[in-house]
Amino acid sequence: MKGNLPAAAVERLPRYLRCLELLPPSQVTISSKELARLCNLNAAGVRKDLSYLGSAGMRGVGYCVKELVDRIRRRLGLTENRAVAVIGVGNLGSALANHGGFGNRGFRIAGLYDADPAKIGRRTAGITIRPLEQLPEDAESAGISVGIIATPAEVAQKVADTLSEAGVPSILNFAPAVLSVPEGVHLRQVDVATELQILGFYMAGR
Amino acid sequence: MKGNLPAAAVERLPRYLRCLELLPPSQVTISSKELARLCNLNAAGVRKDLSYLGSAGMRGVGYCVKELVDRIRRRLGLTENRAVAVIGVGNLGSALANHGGFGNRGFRIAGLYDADPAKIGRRTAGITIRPLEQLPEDAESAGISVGIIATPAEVAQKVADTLSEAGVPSILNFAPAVLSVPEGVHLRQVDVATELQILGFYMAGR
DNA sequence: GGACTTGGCAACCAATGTTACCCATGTGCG
DNA sequence: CGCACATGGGTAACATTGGTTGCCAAGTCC
Repeated sequence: MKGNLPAAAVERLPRYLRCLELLPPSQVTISSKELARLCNLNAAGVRKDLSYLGSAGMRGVGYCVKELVDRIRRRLGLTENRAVAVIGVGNLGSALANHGGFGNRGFRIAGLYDADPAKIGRRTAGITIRPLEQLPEDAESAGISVGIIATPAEVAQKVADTLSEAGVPSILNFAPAVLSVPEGVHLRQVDVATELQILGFYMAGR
Repeated sequence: MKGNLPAAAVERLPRYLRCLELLPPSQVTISSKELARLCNLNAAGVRKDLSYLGSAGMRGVGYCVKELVDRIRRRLGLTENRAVAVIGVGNLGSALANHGGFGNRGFRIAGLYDADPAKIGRRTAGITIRPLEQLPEDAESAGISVGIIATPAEVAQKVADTLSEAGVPSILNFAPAVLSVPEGVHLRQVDVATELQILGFYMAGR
């Protein structure tokens, strides 16, 4: 039960969490069927996923919303308020810094970094932009646990190397480049062009 | 060969394309092994994916880079220069509008839309922001084929409905919300918070 | 107390990634 | 010039993973 949950299930947990948090406070329980409807998923699949978290459901009633939210949060490690560093403060980096949707979701932006000397010292979203060279030092002292790469593609691999060497265990890459990271570092890719191209395929003729 | 390729393979095509485009022009052929290395994938898997496009490889030599790029582009429909509309011109919407990486990849931003009257008429990235109400009309006249939702979560579903009713066949949603779209409309989700949470899971203890 | 709702579990099925093998093409050596 | 070996794409079989369906027991509501 509390064993390892498959990757596919992990990717659905944030979705459950999001839907649950939108429920009115008056709703204390929710059935798998209803949760499935909200998430556009299969009810049985929802039960299977949730069973990985340890049985939290009450038969004939449903799941206790509060309990469920708490379990998912803990399982995702959202109770730890992790420190995030954003590298590259261009349009996208600024948008991320101002995004705001981090704080109440277990993440806080702990540092902004850029290679452009003209940007160093400027403040964005209340955080002073620091030189890229400072990153390894800060990563240790501030306990950075996620690095978000929002640089041009050309330097993305180099930044990823820097982050990995600095001991940052997770990287979220927005640059349109395929990166390699050492074993043990978790990498996820977010790429607008890729998504558009995938959509393009399904539109093409078919 | 030219049959339907599985969804998992479709999602890898943009990656192949990206790696191939980075090759020096002097390289006329590439082996599946080398391409696999560049993409961080399995060589046999690469061959399998590429075989779906129709056999383009020459035994003992490899694949003709130019030919391969051309086939992937055509398969992804990148030859059609599709019109994209961005809805919501906040930090993220602006970043997307200024992104630039669309034009040479088969997509062009054909319109920016916002609900805020204060933003209407302003120009961003050379495009005048228009009122949201104009969208259905424009969608038809300009042949919008992708709508990018960059609004707050609260209105995302409403925008998605508007897009669907206007006949826009594909939606790329950046808003942190779970959306429902009618049958036949393709929806893809890009969500920073979700990605961070997934990373969070893999960091937690394990 | 009975019918109905609902979570848990197990078996089944589909999809995907991996491995192994085969044969065509080049290349180098005699 | 031709033969043998190495390279590398294509295909089929296999294994694993994930999703779906069906059944059962536990609990609620009337």
